[in-house]
Amino acid sequence: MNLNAPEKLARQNYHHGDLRQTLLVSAKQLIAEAGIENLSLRRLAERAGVSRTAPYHHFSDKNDLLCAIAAEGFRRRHQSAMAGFDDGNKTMLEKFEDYVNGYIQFAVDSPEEYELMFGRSIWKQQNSTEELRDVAYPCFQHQVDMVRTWQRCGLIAGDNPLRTSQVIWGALHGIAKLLIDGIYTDTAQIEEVTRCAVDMFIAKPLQSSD
Amino acid sequence: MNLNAPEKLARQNYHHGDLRQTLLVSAKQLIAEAGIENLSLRRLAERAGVSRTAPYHHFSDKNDLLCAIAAEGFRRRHQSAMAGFDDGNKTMLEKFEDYVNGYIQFAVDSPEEYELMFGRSIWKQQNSTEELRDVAYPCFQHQVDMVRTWQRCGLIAGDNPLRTSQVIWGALHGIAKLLIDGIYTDTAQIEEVTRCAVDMFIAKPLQSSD
DNA sequence: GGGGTATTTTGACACTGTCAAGATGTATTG
DNA sequence: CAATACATCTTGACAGTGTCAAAATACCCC
Repeated sequence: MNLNAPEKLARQNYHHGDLRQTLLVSAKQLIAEAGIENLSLRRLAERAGVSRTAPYHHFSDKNDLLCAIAAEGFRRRHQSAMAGFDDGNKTMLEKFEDYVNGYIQFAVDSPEEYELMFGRSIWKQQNSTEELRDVAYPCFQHQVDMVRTWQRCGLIAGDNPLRTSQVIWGALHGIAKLLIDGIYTDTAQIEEVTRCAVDMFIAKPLQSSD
Repeated sequence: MNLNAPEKLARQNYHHGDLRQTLLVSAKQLIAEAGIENLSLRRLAERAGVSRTAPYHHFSDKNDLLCAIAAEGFRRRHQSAMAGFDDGNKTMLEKFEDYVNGYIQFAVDSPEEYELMFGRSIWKQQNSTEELRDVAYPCFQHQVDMVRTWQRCGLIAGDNPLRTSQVIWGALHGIAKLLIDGIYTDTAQIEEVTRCAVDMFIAKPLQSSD
């Protein structure tokens, strides 16, 4: 069998060849297709061409695998949010608008991944991995930092960045969840809702009675 | 056996005696104790003293049972929200504050019931029963009606009750979910968050630069 | 009392996550 | 190069789960 393959391909280390990565990719795919609650480790293993218990040598748990996927999502999300905020060509208002739109858009585009990252399956009880927390908390904190900036420049009212960002994040999270869980049924009007949210949160210029 | 019982007790109709109601009560109890995802029909049947498949003659599905419980919750919630809003002794601001506080308090007091009523397990896909929708939609609609009133009397800005109530409900829903899912960890400061939310949503009196 | 129906049970099937033990391949060391 | 250590994978098993089919039971009405 060992005809003239250079080294059995670079990414094939052991028996299967970086099974861990394959599992992560397949899992994300399966979740996107059928939802978190329909992900089974057995079907995942089958799709990867290994036996039912093979994944347990790369993830201690089903929960462990889910946390790893979520952590990946947080890294992507955090980077994207930072890039959007550090763009020097945008006004503060534009940054805020982009943040709101980007947040909702991310949830709508990847509903299952969003549900995984911010849903109860991971966070309730003590299910969150240390690795996950190490990636997620800075992502949460960044939201507070942005709100602080927006408050200091007068775009958003109030002087308590933590509380204010909890409310704003809550609003975005709630709208996202009501959308992707199917309670807000007409997804066609997402734009209108986000615009309304932006309007309600930015500080109104005082005394303009027309 | 038929000593002097009047009619075998009023609520004992058939073999078990209103098994349906017993199942609903036990299920709510089990859910409150261990969460929705830990409710199993088999343990539920066992606790009721019947065999595994007995519940299937009263609920077509596990989903059907969950919807019935949620519907009950919506009836209670709707009634309570209406009573709070129709209280003539309260100002509009007080009504709004009470609505916000009541909403969050309900979620914190009965996190599992809240998750069931507003969570994905029921609403995603086509899982919601017709009975559930018939009870839930008026409850949603009532929120829009309240917001319309608050906008007309100037308490809340804007003139689009639907969009505005979507944002406000979104905020409450998001805060509630972040709390009960364990992302907002310090539940001690719930009051501060809700007060901050109220402050952000009520229309500011223009021109008060002190 | 007898027939029809509502209710419950037993048995079974296809799933699930996860553990224990053994087999197999890879790496490292003597 | 050989042997040992280790990572990896597999087979077998256990206790769960939701749900269907068919048989058994209890109740109600005629």
